[in-house]
Amino acid sequence: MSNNKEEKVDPRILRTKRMFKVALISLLQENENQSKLTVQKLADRAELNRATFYLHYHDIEELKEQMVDEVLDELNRKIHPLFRENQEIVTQPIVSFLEHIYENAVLFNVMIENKGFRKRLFEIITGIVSIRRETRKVKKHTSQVPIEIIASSTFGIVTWWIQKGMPYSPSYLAEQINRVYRNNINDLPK
Amino acid sequence: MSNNKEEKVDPRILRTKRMFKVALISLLQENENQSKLTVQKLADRAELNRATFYLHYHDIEELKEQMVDEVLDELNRKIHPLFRENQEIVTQPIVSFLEHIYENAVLFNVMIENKGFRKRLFEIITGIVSIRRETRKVKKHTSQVPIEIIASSTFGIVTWWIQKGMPYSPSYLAEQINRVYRNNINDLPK
DNA sequence: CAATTAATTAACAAAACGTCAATTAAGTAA
DNA sequence: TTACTTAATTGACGTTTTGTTAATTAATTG
Repeated sequence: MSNNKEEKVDPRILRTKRMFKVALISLLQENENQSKLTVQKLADRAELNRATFYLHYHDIEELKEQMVDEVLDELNRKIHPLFRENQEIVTQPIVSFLEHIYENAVLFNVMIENKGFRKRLFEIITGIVSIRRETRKVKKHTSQVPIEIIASSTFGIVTWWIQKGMPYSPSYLAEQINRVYRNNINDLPK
Repeated sequence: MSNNKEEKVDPRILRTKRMFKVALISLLQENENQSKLTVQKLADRAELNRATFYLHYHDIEELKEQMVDEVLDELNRKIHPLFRENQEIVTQPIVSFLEHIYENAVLFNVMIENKGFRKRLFEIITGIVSIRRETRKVKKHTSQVPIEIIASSTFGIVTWWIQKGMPYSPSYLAEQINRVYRNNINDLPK
């Protein structure tokens, strides 16, 4: 899918794309009225020419899409290995998930406003929740509540946490999330 | 705050504003690329002159803000009376809340993508959740989980439900939401 | 060094913005 | 009905943004 270390990309391209990404985050942080965000402002902030932007992206939407993919691909890369190992410690994937977000607070805080980003983040959370549920199902009971209800409510909590500036530590938040669903599991360890 | 039946508004103004609102909903339903939504397209859809738009709104953002206020003011008007009466039936406010959304499915489905709309909807849900919690607190215990965790997870479920096209009935969804939090209440009636 | 490719510059037409004055149309009150 | 008031339309305006191009300058690589 992506560049796997082989085919070398011109360092000028990498630099330019990095500059535009940083510039976009910078502008989004200033609640820049979203609809008043122009390619010219972006180029100014990136200290690059406006025409250079069009050499790499068709429009700002495309830049955003690429950023969404990069940010969430990296998140996936970090948490996927945790699904195979340590299956007895069911809280580990969600804690690692929250820790990664915590370490990239600014990035996630601006990206969470993006519709496509939220859609993919929801899918990732659904994956974590369903793995956890399966693990527990083997142990004993299955929950009465549909998986989408659990996933969407977890998504709501995580989104709130990101938007509020992450007022709780990842482990504390994971604990709260577990506490909410404790009854439906019937056999939560600890 | 708003026009309380007295000072008459010119019917042409009411018609024009209604036309623009209907046109906006129509365009948003076609997931018109949001950033490619122009005043010209809006005026075309409303079958009104572009200059007429600027007679009533400064930009499209302002039109959206007014719609958010109208839609949620009406929702508030419907559920607020329920807080005082029938305090023993704690599930009534959330059911009425969901029913109102259900009856305005298209409207809420397009509005839920709006940031300001989500922010105000979250506040409304927080109100419902805290009233319910207080009512139950009197009866017996208080929950261990912070109110914002409950509110944000409920918000996540409701948002998912709206975006998915409301696959469950309001009463069934309310039941599921109650089931999720049943453990933390310790004495949920049924 | 020479060849290749990226970034800059300046320019262009097309579209969208925001505003305005003059005109037409619709609502209101005598 | 008529006269008054106000809303909507029309056409126009300069400005900004968009998306693209050709020519030039600058950086990377072998």
